[in-house]
Amino acid sequence: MTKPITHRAKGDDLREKVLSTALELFSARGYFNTSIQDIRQAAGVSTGAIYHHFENKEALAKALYESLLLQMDVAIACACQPHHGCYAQSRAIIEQLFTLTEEQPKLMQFILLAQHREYLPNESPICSSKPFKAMRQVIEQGMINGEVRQMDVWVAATTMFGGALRMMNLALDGVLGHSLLKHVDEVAEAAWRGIKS
Amino acid sequence: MTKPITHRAKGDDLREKVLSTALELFSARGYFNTSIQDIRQAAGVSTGAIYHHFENKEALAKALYESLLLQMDVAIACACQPHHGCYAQSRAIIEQLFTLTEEQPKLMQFILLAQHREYLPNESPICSSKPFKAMRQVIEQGMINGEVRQMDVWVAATTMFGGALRMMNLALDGVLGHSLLKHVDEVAEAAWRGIKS
DNA sequence: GTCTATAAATGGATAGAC
DNA sequence: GTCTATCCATTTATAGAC
Repeated sequence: MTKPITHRAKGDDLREKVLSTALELFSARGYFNTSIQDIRQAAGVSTGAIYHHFENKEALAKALYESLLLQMDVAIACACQPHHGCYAQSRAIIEQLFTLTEEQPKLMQFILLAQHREYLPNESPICSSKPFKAMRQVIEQGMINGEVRQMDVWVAATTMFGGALRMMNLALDGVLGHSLLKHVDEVAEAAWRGIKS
Repeated sequence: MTKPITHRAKGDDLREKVLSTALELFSARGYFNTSIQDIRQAAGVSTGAIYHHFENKEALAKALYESLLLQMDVAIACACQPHHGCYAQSRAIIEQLFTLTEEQPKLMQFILLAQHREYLPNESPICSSKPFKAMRQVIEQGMINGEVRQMDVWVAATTMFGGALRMMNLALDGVLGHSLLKHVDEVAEAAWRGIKS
């Protein structure tokens, strides 16, 4: 920490402003339909300021992506932590995912629906990211404990969370009239029937 | 039909060539990373020819999208047709989806993973398209027949097909080492446990 | 119906003042 | 650290010959 602690640097605020504006625009129109100009205007900053904080447009997207993935990872870890057993943890994850989808749809839109590989060519696929790994590990542990019957781990994990993720897609696409959160138990229980021993 | 029947018009061949090249490039790099130049070169045709057959780049993508959706719709209808009962039909759909994913990954990449709304702003979300409607109808019918227990229809449909679709995502992202088709029965049976009465 | 050449616009990124 | 002005490359789309 070489920065002065006395007061929040102006630069950090601007950086955050740019990131939140970028999320707004990327999730609404997509990465390629959003120009630096658009971000500049919407954030009320200058081109130079953006390029001072980010090497280029791709680096901006990468910073945003990583920040949101981390946010999602923390949210899932926190949701899991107070619960024990595969079902309780899986249900808690689904509830947390549904909550995030309703409360921060732009975050989930960007994380779930965007095709990051098209503009972050070196990024590994989202299913290899930490939050998704955490979800698989819950199922793996359940299989070791005998709560989940013996089956292919990938199949077990997609069975448990695939339906929930599809429901989130529907909600984000606006085809689901009612609230996602109403369905947490129905979704979690139906999926659990598929894999419990 | 005002065209002469005697021989296949040259124009149709070129049109098909452009469409198949576009699918190749769109699925590999994405719509926005593919220029008309790229298509022109890869297809070995001229700019003028492309614009003779398609009003603009968006119209090209729309034609491709609709053609592939139709292809998928026909494939699903054919897979369903010889079977009776909700489970048999659902399993047949999953088998057909897995087969398509393995045999025509570019088609499925473009249909499933691309964010069409970013470049086809007037298109309705993919979950409202015919093939996805057909999948939901199979489940709806199963609920009427009593094969599927009473529950929210959206939840039932996503429970039945959500896991399979996630597995396809994994396969398309290249994180699934082995063959998708090996898992048809395991995936279908696990999902079925979730919704059967 | 297909070609080449080119127009017109946009967008990412830089330079240099303050 | 932030601003304005501008460069340069790329891209969509058109014009007009064949």
